[in-house]
Amino acid sequence: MTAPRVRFAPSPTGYLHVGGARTALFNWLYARRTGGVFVLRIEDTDKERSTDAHTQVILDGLSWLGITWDEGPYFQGACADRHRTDAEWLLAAGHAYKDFLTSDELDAERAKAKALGAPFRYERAKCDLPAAERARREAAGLPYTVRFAMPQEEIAWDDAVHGRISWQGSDLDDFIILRSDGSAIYNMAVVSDDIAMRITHVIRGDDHISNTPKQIALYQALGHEPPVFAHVPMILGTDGKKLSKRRAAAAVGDYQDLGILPAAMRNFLALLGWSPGGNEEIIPQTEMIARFSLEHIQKKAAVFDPIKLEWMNGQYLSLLPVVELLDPVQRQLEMLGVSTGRDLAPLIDAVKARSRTVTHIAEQIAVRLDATRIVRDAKAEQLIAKLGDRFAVNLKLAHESLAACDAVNWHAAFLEGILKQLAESFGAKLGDVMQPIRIALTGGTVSEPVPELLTAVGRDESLTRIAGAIPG
RNA sequence: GGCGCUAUCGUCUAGAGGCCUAGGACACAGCCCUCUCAAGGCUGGUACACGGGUUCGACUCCCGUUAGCGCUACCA
Repeated sequence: MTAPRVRFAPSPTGYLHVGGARTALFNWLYARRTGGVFVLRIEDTDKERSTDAHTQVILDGLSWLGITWDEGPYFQGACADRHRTDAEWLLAAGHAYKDFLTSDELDAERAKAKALGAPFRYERAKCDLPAAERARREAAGLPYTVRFAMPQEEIAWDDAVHGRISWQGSDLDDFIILRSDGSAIYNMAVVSDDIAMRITHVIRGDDHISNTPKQIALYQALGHEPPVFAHVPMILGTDGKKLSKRRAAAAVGDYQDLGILPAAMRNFLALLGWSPGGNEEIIPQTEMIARFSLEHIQKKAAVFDPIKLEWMNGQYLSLLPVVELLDPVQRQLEMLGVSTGRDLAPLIDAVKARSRTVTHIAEQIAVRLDATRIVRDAKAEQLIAKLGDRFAVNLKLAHESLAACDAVNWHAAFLEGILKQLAESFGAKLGDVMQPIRIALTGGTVSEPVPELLTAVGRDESLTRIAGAIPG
C-alpha cells in the first residue's frame, strides 16, 4: 500500500475559520500518523471573493498552529485548463451533455415550480429544449453549459467517520460541470484536482456530505477509484448555532491576538470532535500524532467553549519556561502601548501562575510597570471600607517599615520577614497589613504574594505608590 | 417540500450488549492550603431525547417519532 495523500483545500474568501483549522489539523495529524503527504490547495476559483491577502492569512494561521504542508500551496485557479479538459472528456465519452437553456430560462422554470409549490429539479427529459430549438441554438453557436448525466443508480460509500452512507442517483440533479464561459464548477474542479494530486483520503467538513455522491459519480465516469472519505462534524458557537464572527471569535487569528498559545489551540481543537479514547486532556503533539485515528472522530457537531480553551491555555502556560514567553509578552505589551525598558523575565514569573492567557500576563505587567494603569476595583473599595481607619494606619506603618529597608535587601524573603514582624508587633492580622499594600500597588485585591509584588514593582516605585495611597 | 446527517451531564467527551446504581475534563458549589488570587488536593449536584422492538440482558443493535444541522446555484 502506498502512503496516503491528504489535502486541505480552503477558499481564500475570508479569515481562517476555527472549523477549517481543525479540518486542516485532522488532515495533518492523519498524514503524520500514517507517514503520508499533506497537500495544501487554495481553492481560489471564486474570483469575486478570493484575494491574496486572504490566502496569506490562511497560510499564516496554519503556520502559527504548527501545521506544515508537504506540497503546495497549489492554486486551483491555475488548473482551470485541466478542469475543462476533464469535463470535455466526459462530454465526449457521453457522460455529460450540452445544455442550451439560458440562466434566465432556468430561473423561470424554478419560479414556475416554486409557484406550484413543487420542488425544482433539473431533469433532462423535462427541461431540455425541443430538438429543433436545441439544434438551432447549437448551429447558431449560442453559449451552453455542460451537465453531468447522473447515473440512475445507488451511490454509496463507507465513510471513515459515519460508516455507510447511501444515496439514490435519481434524487440527484444532472448538475452543471462547466459554466457557459467554459470554466468548471466546484464539484468538477475538486474531483479533477483530487485525481491529479492523487489524493487518497478526503478529510473535510460534513457540510460536504451531499457533494460526495456527485463527486463519486464523477470519479466513476472518469474511470478513477474514489478516495476514502472522512466527513468531520461542524464546530458550533456557545449558542448552538454556527460559529460566527459576530458572536464569538471565529478566526484563528483572533485567538492569537487574545494571547492563546498555538500548542494549546492545537490541543483544544484536536479534542473538539476527536478523542484518543481515554481520559487525558493535555496531549503533547507527538502523542497526538501517535494516537490519531479517523475512527475516533465524533459524528456529532461540537460546541466551541472558549472557557475551556482558556483553561487549557493556562495549563500550557504553566508548563512553559519564562524565556519562551519573553517575545509574546513583549508583543502584547507593545499592543497595549507600554514601553518596556527592563528585563521582563521576573515580571512574567511573578504573574504567570495566575494567568490564563499571554494577554492577561501583559495586562498585569502593565500595571506593575506603569502606575497610571492602576484602577481601583469594587472589591478593593469594599475592603477599604471594611478596614476603616486601619487602612490608612496600616499603610503608614508599612511605609515606615519598608522605607527603612534599603535597596540591597529589597527581595521577597527579606520583605516578608519585615511585614510579618510588623503585623506581629502590633497584633494585626497579616492580611490587614498585606491587602492595603496590594491595593496601593495594583488597585485590586488579587495578585502574587505581596513580598513578590513589592519586588516586581521595585523599591522606589512601591514606596511612592504606598505613600500616594494613604488617605488624608 | 425533497434528500442526507446527527442525538450520553450546561459544554467537550469515555463507552464497540453484561465491567454502567454511566467514567474523565471544563464550568459551578463547598472544604483544605493560604495575606489575596491562581495552582493543587478533597467533596457534591447534573446526562444515556422519546416510543416501540430484538435479546436472558441494552447507553450500546433495529424501527419509528421528535428536535437540530447540512445540501437542494452557471458559490465554494
